[in-house]
Amino acid sequence: MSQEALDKSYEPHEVEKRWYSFWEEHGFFDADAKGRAPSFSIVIPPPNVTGVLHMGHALNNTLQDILCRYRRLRGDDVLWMPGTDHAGIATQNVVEKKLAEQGLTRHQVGRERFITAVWEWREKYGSAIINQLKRLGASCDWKRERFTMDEGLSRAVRKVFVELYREGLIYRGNYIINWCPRCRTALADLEVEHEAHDGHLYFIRYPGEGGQEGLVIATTRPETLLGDTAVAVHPDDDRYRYLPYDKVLLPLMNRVIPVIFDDYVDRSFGTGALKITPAHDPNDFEIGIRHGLTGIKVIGEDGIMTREAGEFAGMDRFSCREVVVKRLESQMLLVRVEPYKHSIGHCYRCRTLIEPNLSRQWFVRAKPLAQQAMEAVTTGKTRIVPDVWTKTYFEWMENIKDWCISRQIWWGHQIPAWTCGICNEMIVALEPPAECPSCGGKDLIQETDVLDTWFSSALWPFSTMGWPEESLLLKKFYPTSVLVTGFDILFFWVARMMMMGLHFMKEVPFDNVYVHALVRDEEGKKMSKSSGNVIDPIDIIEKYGTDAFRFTLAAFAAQGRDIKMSEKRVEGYRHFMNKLWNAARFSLMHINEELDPPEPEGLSLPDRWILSRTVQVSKGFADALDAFRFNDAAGILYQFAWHEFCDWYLEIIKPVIYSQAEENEKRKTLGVLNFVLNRMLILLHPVAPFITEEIWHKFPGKRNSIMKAVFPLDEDGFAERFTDTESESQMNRIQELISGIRNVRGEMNIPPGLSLDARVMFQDNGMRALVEEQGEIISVLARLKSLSFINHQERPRKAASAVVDGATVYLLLEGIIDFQKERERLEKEIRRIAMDLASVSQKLSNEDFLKKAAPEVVEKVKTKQDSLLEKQSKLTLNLNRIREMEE
RNA sequence: GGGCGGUUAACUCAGCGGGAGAGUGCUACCCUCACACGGUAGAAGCCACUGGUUCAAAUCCAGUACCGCCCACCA
Repeated sequence: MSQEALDKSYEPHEVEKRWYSFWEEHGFFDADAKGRAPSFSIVIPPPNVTGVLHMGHALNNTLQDILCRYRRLRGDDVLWMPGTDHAGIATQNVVEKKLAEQGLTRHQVGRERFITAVWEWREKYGSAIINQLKRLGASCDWKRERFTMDEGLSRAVRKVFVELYREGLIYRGNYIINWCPRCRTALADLEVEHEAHDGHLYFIRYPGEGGQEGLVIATTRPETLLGDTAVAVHPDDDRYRYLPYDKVLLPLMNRVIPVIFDDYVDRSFGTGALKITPAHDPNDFEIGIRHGLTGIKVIGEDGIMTREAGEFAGMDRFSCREVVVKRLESQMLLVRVEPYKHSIGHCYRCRTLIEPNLSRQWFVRAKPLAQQAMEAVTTGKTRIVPDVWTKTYFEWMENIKDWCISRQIWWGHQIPAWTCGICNEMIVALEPPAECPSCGGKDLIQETDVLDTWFSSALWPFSTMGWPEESLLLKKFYPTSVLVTGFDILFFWVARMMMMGLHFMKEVPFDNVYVHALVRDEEGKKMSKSSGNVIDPIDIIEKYGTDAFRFTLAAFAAQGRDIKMSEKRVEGYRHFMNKLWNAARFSLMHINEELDPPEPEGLSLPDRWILSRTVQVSKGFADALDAFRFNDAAGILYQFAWHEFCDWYLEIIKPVIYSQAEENEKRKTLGVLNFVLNRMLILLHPVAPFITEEIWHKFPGKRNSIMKAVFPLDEDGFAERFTDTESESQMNRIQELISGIRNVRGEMNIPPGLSLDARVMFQDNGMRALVEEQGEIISVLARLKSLSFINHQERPRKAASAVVDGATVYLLLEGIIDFQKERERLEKEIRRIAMDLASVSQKLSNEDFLKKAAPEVVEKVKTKQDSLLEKQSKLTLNLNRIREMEE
């Protein structure tokens, strides 16, 4: 009569594999650019091609997938645009390492062959992270997958570059930039990570030009003195205002350099005298410009001292420092050395110490672009959630500096600029020019630098949709609905997408930016390979299943707080999945044919109640997701599915199902069970896509994927027809009564197998009618063998009692009652009530409270006082009777 | 140096002006015909500290302490 039974516990692996390919094959992830439904779109933060799925990805993509699946169920045309990032430096490093294994450097291989090698590498390994995303259940439109280096995106990059150049928003110039001597490339300020470091402050004497005592400067980087071209002091500093000389002798180099006056100098730091090295310090560079000083590059691009460093040429920058210090010491020019804590910059890719260096680079003029990007947030065109990040966003935008976009690496978008070998004319163009427009020369040499990876990422929301073509996709899906990202790339990426999107599309790239937390380890530390605390998401998936993992991530994604990940938590949610599975298993033991949806009329109280709760939960879940409160959304479902549906509803209907109840009644209840369980599956599907799909198909009748189901709130008349607040409050009273009896049983240690006789005394007729009507349910759930009604005079003597709102229940315990235990139980309860009563009464005796508090609050407190007083008197009465019995 | 966040039950965290909550763990009793990855019940908290605003503060304000993060060119 029934179909094959479900296994006793849920086994995720086979299920996940099967349904993922089913969805993909049936095109359920495909976006419909021609659809007429409202659009919902997200562009994925493109993971690096070199990437391996980590917890951050898992969280980020789970949240996106929840939103996409949810919006599909709501009937939207959804586009989730996937892709990967070419990750210039990171990828180049990986391939270089591979070459190194063969004893080769990229320079030996040559640019062209090296790039081919990178492409080959990408072909082979680049899809690893995509496959991992699929295991997470990510419902991206894979057919549209893009890569920041693919042809279309590269064209978009060139177009943006050319246009910005023509508008004067891109320029080239000699500036001091952050140089990574290992990657041998310039880095943007953002790509430098500052770290506290225990260093030294060296005090060094620069003698006067004429052999005078001279002055003492303080520096943390003595080796840079080789490139000094001045010493600066504050113009108002009395120590130096009236020096008898205006030049000093640069130690070790025997170069005469001027003493200059500049406001920048902080008189209170060190000696108030500052050495100026325009080629190796950003501040000195600025001062150098103000005073017309030249810069002398003494540290080379490989971190080795240059010829300009004289006898120190060829030394490594670190050993040079030691030698310089020793030499100064021997010449009695090192006055003293103090320990000094300061922060120094490291390359964010390879951790190498950054060397500020003078060089010729390309820059984006950021200020004008930032202006619009700020306005868009001010006016609310783009909303940042949670709001705390808005301030951070503004602060950064206000202090934005020009963005260094050129990198001296090979893997990336080569800058579309050519220089004429004959007349030196520079040509910036979309395609390689055939000849120099100025002199007609054919000897054109392309700029060797490539663009910062973030330059192409900045175009991602529109370049992936076909820009600069006016594609259908852009029309339908731009601006995107929401960008889901971690705060660590707020500036790197989000801010720059805002700037580029507004400039080129004249429209913000996203309506909302949802900034989620970082995933940390159990102790709250950042997960990193070096600390060995990395939890691999794939391991978690293998062990507990994807749905359990996703549920954990969602449940912990509270706004504004980091997530501490531990297996323990995932285990808890695996139990939840198993609970769901078994709820379905139970239901399917009884549902073995297709059932019509229920009609609200003529249903039992529990049926009306669970339907009404389903409506409330659907609303609550939708509201939570609409506000990006993922943890609330997950929590609502967890609470409902486990503690209302399983704990109460399934238990309540068991008597109906198992008893010889009328076939018609049974059928009605099964109809409700079927209906509610299926609605619940739909609600759960965005968070737990696999198990819900699997269960969905176990139901009788041929059905389409759960992905094609209708979200309960969008179903015809669902909310209106099944909302029944009366049934909810009635069920609450029944539940309270049952819990009251169970409490007595538990506290008195009455074995579950023992059925009791109950006598109930009522406060009001409504409650009496209700209990009479639901007598069977109460009897089963509270394990009663009889339930009857009594009045005051009939109160039993050898009984334990439970006082609930509107009724007192006496449980006959002839022979087994432990009077002392019952007395203690009642006393405890009375104590508790007395405490509540004290706080309530205090409020009500306060005139200010009565005068100033909101009337509804006062009313509420009064009602509460009444009910507490009543309960107290009843309990006291019962207590006195027990005391009598005890004697 | 500037900015931000955290401090609530043993643990992990919700709640953010009017009854201290959840999950895990713990205790007791149950292998009851969906589930022991389970059921029922229970114990457990001066909501970091100090002061202020308010009829009312875990919740708002100020300060203190201790953690954590971000930004920054004091050599």
